[in-house]
Order: sequence, then structure tokens, then C-alpha cells
Amino acid sequence: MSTIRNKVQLIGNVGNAPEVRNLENGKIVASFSIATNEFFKNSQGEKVQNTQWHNIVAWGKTAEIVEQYVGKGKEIAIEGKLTSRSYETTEGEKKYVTEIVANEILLLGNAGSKNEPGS
Amino acid sequence: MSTIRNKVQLIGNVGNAPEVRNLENGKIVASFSIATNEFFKNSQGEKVQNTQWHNIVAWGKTAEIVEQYVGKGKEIAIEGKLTSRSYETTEGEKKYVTEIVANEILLLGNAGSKNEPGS
Amino acid sequence: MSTIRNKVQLIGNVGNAPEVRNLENGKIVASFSIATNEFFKNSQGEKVQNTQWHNIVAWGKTAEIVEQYVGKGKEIAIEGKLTSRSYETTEGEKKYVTEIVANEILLLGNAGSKNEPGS
Amino acid sequence: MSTIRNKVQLIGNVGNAPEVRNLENGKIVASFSIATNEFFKNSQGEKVQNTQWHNIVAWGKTAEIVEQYVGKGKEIAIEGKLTSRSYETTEGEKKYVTEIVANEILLLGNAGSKNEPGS
DNA sequence: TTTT
DNA sequence: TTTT
Repeated sequence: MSTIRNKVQLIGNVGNAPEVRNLENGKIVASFSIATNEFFKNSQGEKVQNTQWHNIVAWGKTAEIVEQYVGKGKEIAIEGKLTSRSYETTEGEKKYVTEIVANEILLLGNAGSKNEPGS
Repeated sequence: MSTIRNKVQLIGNVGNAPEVRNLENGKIVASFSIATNEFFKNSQGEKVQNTQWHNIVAWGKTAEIVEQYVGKGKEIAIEGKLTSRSYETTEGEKKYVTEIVANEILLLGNAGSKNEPGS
Repeated sequence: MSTIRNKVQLIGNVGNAPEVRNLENGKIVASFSIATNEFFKNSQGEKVQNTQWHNIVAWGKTAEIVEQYVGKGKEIAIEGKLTSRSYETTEGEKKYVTEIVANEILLLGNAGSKNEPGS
Repeated sequence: MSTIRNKVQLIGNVGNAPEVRNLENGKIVASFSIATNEFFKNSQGEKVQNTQWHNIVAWGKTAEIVEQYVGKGKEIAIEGKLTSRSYETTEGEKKYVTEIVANEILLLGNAGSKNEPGS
């Protein structure tokens, strides 16, 4: 899989408990969101925070790492590729989704296990 | 501007003539799309191409570079940050847009000027 | 400063107390090393660690951040460009040095202040 | 192979014909150098070019791509990890080498084959 | 929905 | 010279 043309690198905090599903075809997929926070000063000199939320999807072995180690609030680094896809809602409305398909995840700082908040 | 937490790097081809606008506040903004192509073999061993389209936005000096040098079909490298925003259509429908705000653009290969397709 | 052509990104641990110097020309420069650790299994299935050491240099505002927040053992992410330079020793021997000139540094995990090991 | 902790990305021109060797253990390795050029204005407002040279090493399948497609002067993008190693010369002098072990190579612009200078 |  |  060539990724040099399409690469996303994020360092941020996990926003929710990852959802991990075992598909009928035997594949495993994990999805969760992460927040990247940017801090800067506005024109009045006040500290301002800009938070961006990103949808992350992981497959296979990477999904298993998510299942074992990634929990809400954890600080992680991820690398992946930026993808968009569309689907139709049950009402027939077309929806567009942008996701990052992660190919690497790194636990940062006080990782601990998913349920033990670090040690 | 800190970008180490939120970074997108794309190498691909420009899909349309960039739209450049001079805003009332004196700022300049350019927008265009680029396609990243990934080639791989499917389960039947056939060569398959996966194309992803990305919305790019550039401000200020970077927008001026776009105006001068970036044209449809050109191969470029861009680096920026991944952002999402929402707006309401005139029909009151809420729309979500994901864009890459470019902070650096590099013209690759046989660039030429915007209107002379290379030499 | 264009960095899209020459970019290094490291996530690792600081190996020594950074040396910060105020030069005669009024500039400030900080230098330190960081270790990046890669873990893998060898052909006997044993866990092996490959550690690479990197020389980091930071100037100006980035050097001041180093002075204030970066201490031995801290986990950090850095981004910069890869540079090589040569110099002659007092014995007249030519030496080559490869360094990463950091333009961005991010403190990870339980950062704390330089002298208080986190909280 | 985890690369998220140690990543180098270069876009530049190949400086020499790659040397490709088939080792006794059946492995193949390619080595070459690339130049990254940075353009800026000095304190007198003159345009200045800073060129950095980098040693690239590629193994296996990536080495074969080098052998087939990478020639002197070509513009390429590479991604890899930064490594240092030492060896002793036949005179017993210890030498240090810094190299980028490439895991991905992308031919840019007017690629052509190695011996046909593009088409 | 995270974090500082 | 770091860390897990």
C-alpha cells in the first residue's frame, strides 16, 4: 500500500470509546474520533483554542491494537490516509463522510491499559 | 501557527482551475481540488486505481502562489492541516465540509507557467 | 522557510540536559539529543530494540521553549530539517556532523516543568 | 516495521547513478544520494540557494524500483527513517555515517525510464 | 466527544 | 545519553 501521496499525521486525544466490530467476512474494524487542539492568541491577545475533530478508522491488526490499548481521553499519534466516501440514508439522502484510515497508531505519554488510567 | 499536531501531506494532480477571490477585508483566498491516485492489485490480480479527491484552501501569500503557478492538471505537493466546518444552505440544510488549509505548496516536475503547459 | 522538501519528524525521549547558549550576535541556540526506539522481533522470535540517536539543534523562540520545558528523559515530538555540516578540529581533522534543525517541538504525555517531573 | 517515531521525507534530485548490489545472502541493496534545495533571500536581499545532500539506502523491492527507474538527475520523493552507523576504515579510523533507509520512493514529474529521459 |  |  503506497501512502507517500496521501498522508495524514495527527497527535491528539481520543474523544470516545472506540467501537470495534467483527464483520461477517472475518475482518475487524475499529472506529473512533480524535481531537487535535491548536492554541493561539486572537487579535485581543486572548488565548484561544481551536479544536478539530477527526473520524478515524482502523482495520485488521491496527484495529486490534485499538481494541486493546486505545481508550477515551488517551493521547495518541496516528498516521493514515485521507479518504471520503458517500452512502445513502434510509430516507434516501446522500451523505458524505471524510475519514482517516489509520495504518499506524502510537500511544503517547502515560498510556497504561485501556481501563487502567496509566501507572 | 503550530502544525505538528495536525498535518496533511498530499502529492497529486490539480483537478480544476483554482478559484481565487479577494475578500472585502483585503484577504485573498484560493480554492481548488487535487486528486491523489493509489495503484494496487485486487484479489483477481488486476491493476486497480483508487482516486481520492481533496478540497484545498490557501490564504494570503500561499493563495498568490496558487494564482500565479497552479493550473488544472499540474502535479503538486501540498502540506497543510485538516479542517472541518459547517454552514447552512439557503434552504436551511446544514452542510459539512472537510478541507485542507494549505500552508505550503510545491510545484513538481515540468511545471511551466500556469498557462504554458510546461516546456 | 520552505520545509516541504526536507522534513524530519521524530517522536522519542530526550537523552541529556539541553545545552543552551546565548551567542555574541544576540541569537540563542539549544542543542540536545533524542533517542527513537523501534521494537521488533528477530528471527528467533525474541523482542529486540533498535535505538537511534539524533542530534537536535533549535534556534530563537524554539530554543527558548527547549530551555524552559525540555529536560532529560522527556518524551517529545519534533519536526525539522536534516542538515549536514563540516568543521575542522584543532588538530586539523575534518569532521562531519548531521543534525536536525528543529522548527517545532511538542511536549508529550506527562510533561510537567523541566525540573518537576510531571504531575 | 514501525516508522511513526522516525520519519524523513525528502523531495529532491538524484545526484548520481544509483549503485545496486546483490549481496551474498540473496538480498539486494541500492544506494544513491539526493539533493534538496532551499531557496531564500539573505540579509542583503539576494536570492540564495542552500543545498543539502543526503545518503539514501534502499533494500529489497524498493531497491529493485531504484534499479529500474531511478537515474541521475531525476526528481523523486522519498520517505524513510534516519539511521546512523559506524565502521572502521582499513587504517583503523572510526567513521560515522548517517543514512536514510527508504521505504517508499515516488517518481515525480517527467519520469520516463532510467535511460530514456522522459517522454 | 478529548486535552491543556 | 532516553524510554518500554
